[in-house]
Amino acid sequence: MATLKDIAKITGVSTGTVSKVLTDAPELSRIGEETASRIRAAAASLGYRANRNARALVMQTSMTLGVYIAPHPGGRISPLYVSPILEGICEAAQEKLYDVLLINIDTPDRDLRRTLEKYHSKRVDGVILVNFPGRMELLAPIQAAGLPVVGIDAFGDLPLSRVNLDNEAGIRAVVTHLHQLGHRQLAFLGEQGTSVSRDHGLRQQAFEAAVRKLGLAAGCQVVDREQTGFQIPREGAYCREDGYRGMDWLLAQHQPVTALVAYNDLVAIGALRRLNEAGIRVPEQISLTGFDDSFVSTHFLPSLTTVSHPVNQMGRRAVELLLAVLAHPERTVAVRTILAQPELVVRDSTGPAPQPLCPRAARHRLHVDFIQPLSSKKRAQLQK
Amino acid sequence: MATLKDIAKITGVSTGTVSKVLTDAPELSRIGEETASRIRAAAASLGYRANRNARALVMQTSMTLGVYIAPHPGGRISPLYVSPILEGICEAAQEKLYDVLLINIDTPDRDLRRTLEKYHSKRVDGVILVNFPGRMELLAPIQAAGLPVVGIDAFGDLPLSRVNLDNEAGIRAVVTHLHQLGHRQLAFLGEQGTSVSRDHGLRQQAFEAAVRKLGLAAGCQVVDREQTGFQIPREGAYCREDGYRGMDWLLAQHQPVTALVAYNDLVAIGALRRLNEAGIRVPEQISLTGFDDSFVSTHFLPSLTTVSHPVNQMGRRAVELLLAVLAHPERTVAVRTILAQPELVVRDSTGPAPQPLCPRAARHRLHVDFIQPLSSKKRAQLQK
DNA sequence: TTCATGAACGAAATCGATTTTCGCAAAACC
DNA sequence: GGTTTTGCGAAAATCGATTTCGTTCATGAA
Repeated sequence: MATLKDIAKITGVSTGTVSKVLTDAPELSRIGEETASRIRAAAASLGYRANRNARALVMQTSMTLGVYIAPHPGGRISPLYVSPILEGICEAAQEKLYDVLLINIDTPDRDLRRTLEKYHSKRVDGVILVNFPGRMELLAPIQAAGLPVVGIDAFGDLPLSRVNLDNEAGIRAVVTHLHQLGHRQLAFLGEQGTSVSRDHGLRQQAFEAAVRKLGLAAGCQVVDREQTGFQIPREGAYCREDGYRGMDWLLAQHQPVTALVAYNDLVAIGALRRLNEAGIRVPEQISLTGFDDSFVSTHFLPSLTTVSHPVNQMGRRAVELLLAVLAHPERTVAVRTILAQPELVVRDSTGPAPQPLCPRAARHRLHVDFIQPLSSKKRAQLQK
Repeated sequence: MATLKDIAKITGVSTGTVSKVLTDAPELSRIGEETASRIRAAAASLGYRANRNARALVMQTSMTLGVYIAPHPGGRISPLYVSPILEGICEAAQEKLYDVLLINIDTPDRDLRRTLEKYHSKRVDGVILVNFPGRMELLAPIQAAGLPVVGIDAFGDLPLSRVNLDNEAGIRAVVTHLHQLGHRQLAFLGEQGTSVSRDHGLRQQAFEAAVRKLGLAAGCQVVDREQTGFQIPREGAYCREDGYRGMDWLLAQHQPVTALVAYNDLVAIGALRRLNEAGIRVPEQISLTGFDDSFVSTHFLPSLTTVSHPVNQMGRRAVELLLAVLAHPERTVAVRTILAQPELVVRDSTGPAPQPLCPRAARHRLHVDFIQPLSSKKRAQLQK
């Protein structure tokens, strides 16, 4: 593999001269145009590529960013989440001429320490932690090593700049949307105890707050795993099963609910399946919302009204945040939290609240036992 | 950041001695146990991590693998495909103490050349090309640089070792399964012209071959985009829309088909939606199969009978293949193609062929115009 | 002619490791 | 006692770049 020395030998100049020409650094010392073009020609003909390891050594910067994607507590992390984040990070890094070093993705927790040591060892310029569990003892060693770190959807109260989704705003948008459609009795379909997923806790609290603010608290309720007594399924955090069981439990309660706010799209899908089985039409009889605007949200009938999780953007923002820290060699940049703003995506699973009924009728409404054919208007719309 | 020299100064020995102790290389020259432990203690207290760039320089190996994920022709590559492949690669690489350098993911084609130059520049030990378009002019420069390369689902007839899915075997398994269920009139629901996706061509040809072998050729047909005249939708390769349109077209043909073999899960999902709209029950009236066993295949009612694409395994195998090449410094390893074996996953969308009907009745069967409620047996099964 | 000036380039130090070579003790052997 | 062996560890070369500091030579001005 060609080196500076090879080119120097061929062209009869010193390696220093070759370096100056090839890195295009005229401020160091002028090189004659004739010599320069001779050197460039030789480099091209040898297929020369500067050894970035050697360069990193002397430049004291590897122009590389490390990315660690932590596993989701209680299951595999969603590919629908990982992939666009990685894309966003790669694109943004590339624009700034940085590379991305990916050592681990979704492996057991104990690997985190080893991974971060490896990043340290490779002298990456900074690290992005995705889905980082809020554990100071894992963060401390990297920060002690002087490695700038930013998080994406990082949990906990750590001294860590981060780009997190604004869960509260998302839930607020959903609840307001439903309220405007005339819904007064909502239920939150949750996933699991707040101890496991911080996102869940935030969304559930946001639901309670929003509902309280609109004066609907009395008619609303929260359904989560603690109530249905359902164990964590093998598929873990995807939790379609949660939605199914939660819906099942809710139906058994005979509550006059007209709209369901699901923790995420998959919970909504699970609930939708149970509603289909029960012959309850969405959105005519009940409205249903998801969260994340994931891949699956348009795959069902009806398509889900949901909240977009701008996950690609968050990857980009994280890179920008990290690079901003790198630009200040004194490392005095304050800890910042960027809240990525979700956006309400209205599709077909929400509609006007059904006309108020007496409690008996409402109870009956949850027990229609056959699936209605689609309305002809609906079908026409789908055809086009 | 601590260096060998720092440790040497503290412990009063030379850097060479420190290196020998820390790399645990007793064959070079014996170091006294007392000195060794003193050195190790100093290294630990300084939080020393060897600079891998410096090591790469002298060792002439970076212990790093480059991964390039090419965009899918005509659209974004599926996250359901990328994510598990990356996981497989990362896990396998990690076991062998290699790191993974990811520079690009799903970016325009023109970046491939620049990306590969970057890998060359970083002196990665080998490169894995995922979904690599079969273009020699892109491959030649890397191979000329002496970089070992392996492909995953690589196209074309290049001198490139690869791990590809055995599409033929998958389709054969599906067709055989349907044949055993008594189906005699099958249709292949395709995606697009064979010019765009090589996978599609392989699967379609495999379908035709399998059907011919079973003597069913007369009753079977292929539906693809060329027939329905449908343009590539924005969502590109996902092609749920293709399935919908293909099904629509097929219904209009009034063919007595009892089973549908879809190009992939998403095409199957699209077809399923159209069948639902038409009030045709799956699998009672018609059987339907997908391909890839992707995330979505269990999200629908009925869940899809499909073929698993062992994508995580393929990532692992690719790493092993690459490492096998690296183990032979003479680089005389022959080009190998590993065909990853798909596995038939039978779920609820396939069932026994309906009793033969006269052509008129068969035609009528495709035009039931309401959605049937689920059978009670089915519901009971879902409850548990 | 001499001296300052500047253009063009070379020499050498440096980054942080690994590894070979070699020196110097103390111990072992005859 | 002299010589060899052995155990330990220092010194120095090396990997492939970047960068500082000179050096050489030509040119123009005094």
